[in-house]
Formats: sequence, structure tokens, C-alpha cells
Amino acid sequence: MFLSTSHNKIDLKCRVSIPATYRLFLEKSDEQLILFKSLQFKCIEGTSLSRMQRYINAIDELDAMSDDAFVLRMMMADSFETKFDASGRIVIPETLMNFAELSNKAVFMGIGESFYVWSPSEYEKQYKKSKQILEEKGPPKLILNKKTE
Amino acid sequence: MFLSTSHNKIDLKCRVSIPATYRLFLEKSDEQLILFKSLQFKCIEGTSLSRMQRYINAIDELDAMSDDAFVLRMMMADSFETKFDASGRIVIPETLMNFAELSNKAVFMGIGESFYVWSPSEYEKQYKKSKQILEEKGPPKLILNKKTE
DNA sequence: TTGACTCCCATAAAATCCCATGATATCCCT
DNA sequence: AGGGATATCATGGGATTTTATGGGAGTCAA
Repeated sequence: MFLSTSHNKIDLKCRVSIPATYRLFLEKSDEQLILFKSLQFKCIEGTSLSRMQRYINAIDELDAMSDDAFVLRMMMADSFETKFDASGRIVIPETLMNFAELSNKAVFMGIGESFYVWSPSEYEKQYKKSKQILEEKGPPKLILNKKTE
Repeated sequence: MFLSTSHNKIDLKCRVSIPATYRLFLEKSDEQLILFKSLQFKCIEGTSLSRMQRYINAIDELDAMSDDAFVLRMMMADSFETKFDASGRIVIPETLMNFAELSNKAVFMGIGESFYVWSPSEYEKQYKKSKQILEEKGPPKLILNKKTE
């Protein structure tokens, strides 16, 4: 499970340490790490290859000319399979550095099956936004054991 | 898995470097590379021989006299089995160079089980279109209800 | 013998591996 | 429970390998 948040340094070679807990989770389940452009936010999203596989399979099930297929294919094209060096770091591809406007700090935010990588400023912005929504609307109504057919 | 995008040069002998990640994927799974004319776009499509086999099987399940079967057989006829030279390059057959209107640059776009090879201008067009769809319609439904069973 | 194609070698730039270090965190022994 | 010993983590930088690309020599066929 990808959980908790940590602020790590990006060095001149675009290397960052993946939080050890994330890395151990991937290693334990013998999974490759995939990084890609978030479709919703200005951040990188990280997840396991097998989870990404689900989206790849979906492409074949859609009408090849459909809008969803278009967007999913582009998502694959903007994805990178990465692996750790001996000390648990990955290199963030230049495309993704630019997309998420990263320079020398990355905020890792675990959200369960995947995690986000933000620039510190973008992270702050999102964090404040969620706090504000919470104040205005109160806590979300969560249905924990919803039936998933 | 064919993922990510890269812009490679086509030299005077019509040679291009296949992105190393694609090549390694094929070598690791001991697969031949097949190139053929895309049925949907003005680009070359590349995939593994075993996936091509699935297309062939699909034809057998169609009415042999149908238009679909006819078109698919034509596609087979324009397919090429290619192999790398010692430094990981392939030669793009002239038919395919013309079909995709390639000259001296090729954009490799990995979409999972296969990849596209575009001319830079055609790639741009495709890229912009998907971005526009994303803006107008938002991410595909299956991204939004990420089931975490 | 003239193209067209295939090997083979060369190279600059980039990616990756390898070793080192200070800072934490964890263990273990009394 | 204290406190030193040990492991782990995040980070830095140099050495090595791989990648993408160019060009020439050999080969085969018509």
C-alpha cells in the first residue's frame, strides 16, 4: 500500500529516493513501478505495472476510434517503466519533470494503490484546497462497504 | 510492455533505432517484431508476432466473404517481419515509409501491447487532439472509479 | 558491375552502476 | 530504561556501460 507523505530531494541527475515504504511494497509484491502524467492534476502518478495493465487491456475493449481510447493511448505514451538503483532511487524522465514542474524537491503522497509526485508549491496548493473544502462542506460521507458488483 | 514516447532519427538507409525499452521487451519475451500499416491512422503500427497471430485468428472467426475479413487480409499482406541490427536498429520498408509519410524523423509512441510510428507532424496532430478531448470531456470513466479491490 | 542490403566498427552523449557518507532509526545487552 | 552498536535511509559524485547515430567494407543478386 502506498501511504503517507514525504518530501525528498531531486538531485542534478533527476534522481529521487522513493520513500522506503513504497519501495518495500513494490519489492514485496514483485512489481515494476510505472510513472505517468496524471490526467487530473499537474503531478506525476506512480503505480504498479499490473495496475497499469488494467488500463492497457481496457484499450482493446473500447472502440479504437473512441475518445476514451484516444486518451488512454496517450496516457500509455506518456508512461515510463522505471527501476530503482542500488540505493532505492529512480530517475524522473525529463518529460515528467517538465509536466509536473519539478526542480529540486518532490513531494510523495501515497493514496493507496498509487501515489502522486508534486512540486512543493503545487502540493501546498492542493493541500490548502482540500482543507478549505473540508471546512466548507464538512467531512465527506463515506460508504465503506459498498457493494462492487 | 511498449510504453513512453521517443523521437528518433531515420538515416539515409531508412534505419532507425528502436527505443531500447521496446527492444528489451521483445528480446526478453523472445518475440519477433512485426510492422504494418495502421488501419486507423496514417502511421505504422508495431507489435509482437504473437499478437499479430491474434489478429489472424480473429479473421478466421469472421465471415470469410465479409468486408472486414477482406480488409484484415489486406493488412496482413502489408505486414513485415523485421529484425534489429547489432546496434538495435531496424530498416523501415519503403512501403511503410511512404504510407506514414516518413522522411528523416520518426516518433515512437508506445501504447501497451503495440506501438505507433508517426511522422513528427502527424504525431503532433494526434497529440493535440487527445489533449483537447481530455480538456473537453475529462478523463475516461475507468480512471475515475479506480476500484481498489 | 551496379544497386541494394547486411554486417561491422566508431563515437558522443546519456543513462546506469558503484562506492561513499551523514543522518536517522532500530536493535540489543545489561 | 539507558545507551552504545548496528542497520537503514536519503543523498553525492565518479566510473562504467548503453544508446542513438554515422559511415565504410563485404555480400548477394540481377
